[in-house]
Amino acid sequence: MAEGRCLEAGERWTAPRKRVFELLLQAGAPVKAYDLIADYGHGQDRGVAKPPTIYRALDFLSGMGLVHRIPSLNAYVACAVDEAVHSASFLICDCCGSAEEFDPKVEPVVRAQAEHLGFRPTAMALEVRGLCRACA
Amino acid sequence: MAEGRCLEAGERWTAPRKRVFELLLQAGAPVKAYDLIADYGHGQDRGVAKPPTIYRALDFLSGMGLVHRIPSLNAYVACAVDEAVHSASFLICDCCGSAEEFDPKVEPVVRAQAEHLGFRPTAMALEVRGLCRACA
DNA sequence: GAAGTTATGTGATATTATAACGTCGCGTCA
DNA sequence: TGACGCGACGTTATAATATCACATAACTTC
Ligand SMILES: [Zn+2]
Ligand SMILES: [Zn+2]
Ligand SMILES: [Zn+2]
Ligand SMILES: [Zn+2]
Repeated sequence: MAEGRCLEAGERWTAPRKRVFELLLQAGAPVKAYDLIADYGHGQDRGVAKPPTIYRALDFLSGMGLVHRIPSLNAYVACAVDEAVHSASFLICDCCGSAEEFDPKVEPVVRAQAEHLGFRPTAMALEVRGLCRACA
Repeated sequence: MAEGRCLEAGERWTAPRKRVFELLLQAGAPVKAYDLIADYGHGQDRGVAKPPTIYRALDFLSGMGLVHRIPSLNAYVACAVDEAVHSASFLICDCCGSAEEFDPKVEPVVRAQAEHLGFRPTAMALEVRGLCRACA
């Protein structure tokens, strides 16, 4: 679980981190930062959140591998797998906006290609655009 | 050449399109939209350009396959190959900011994986982060 | 050259993200 | 316990990126 992984790493599981992660889990889809800001205080006695609060939480969660940023959407999504921090790949539906995390199993090949070109890879991100099963 | 490809397609090779493409070619590296805006008028008698001018040119050039957007950098780069519109992959150096277009040769595999999951792909983008040969 | 279409110019505004700085909470150690 | 140090948070402001809306200009076709 997220909190455990966080505490094991000696990091604090604070209210904003918890709340942002919770919102992303509930959404089960990519969410924009300003939607998180808007939804942050809905329900309970939580106060409002301003941009730095959300962006700091997102940075932290990304660093922990609990959340991925999808650059082409300017959106953030809870990680779908229980793994250490990893490079994520997504199938992004242009119709409904869903983003399914999947493993294309090409990392070793790509890494080899890159190194053959004199490049030393540290991470990679693959985004496949198209139509999901439901929208096709 | 870019102009030819454009005219063959029945599109106009206008001043903003030409100038923006020229700037990207000269840079030979990813350039941010607002840097294009700033540089647009440098030299000659060209006037100034405002955001819509640059973004429209970038949209057009992307559509023609002459320019790629690199989402994780919010930057744009002239295409390095003479091919019809295609999905581009980049080796992006975190040190010097260079972005080399390369062909990882994994498109068919990824496409098959995606389709096996019920997804119908239309395009894909791969970004590999790391250190280029010069910076390693 | 008049009409229809496409592209551009311009001002305003929307969206996304970060800077700067003070305060709070928590762990540490005298 | 209480002073300190450090990391996280709250708040205001602003930077950086991108789009809307509408008027004007250029090109195409007839
Ligand atoms: Zn993941
Ligand atoms: Zn869909
Ligand atoms: Zn290309
Ligand atoms: Zn480099």
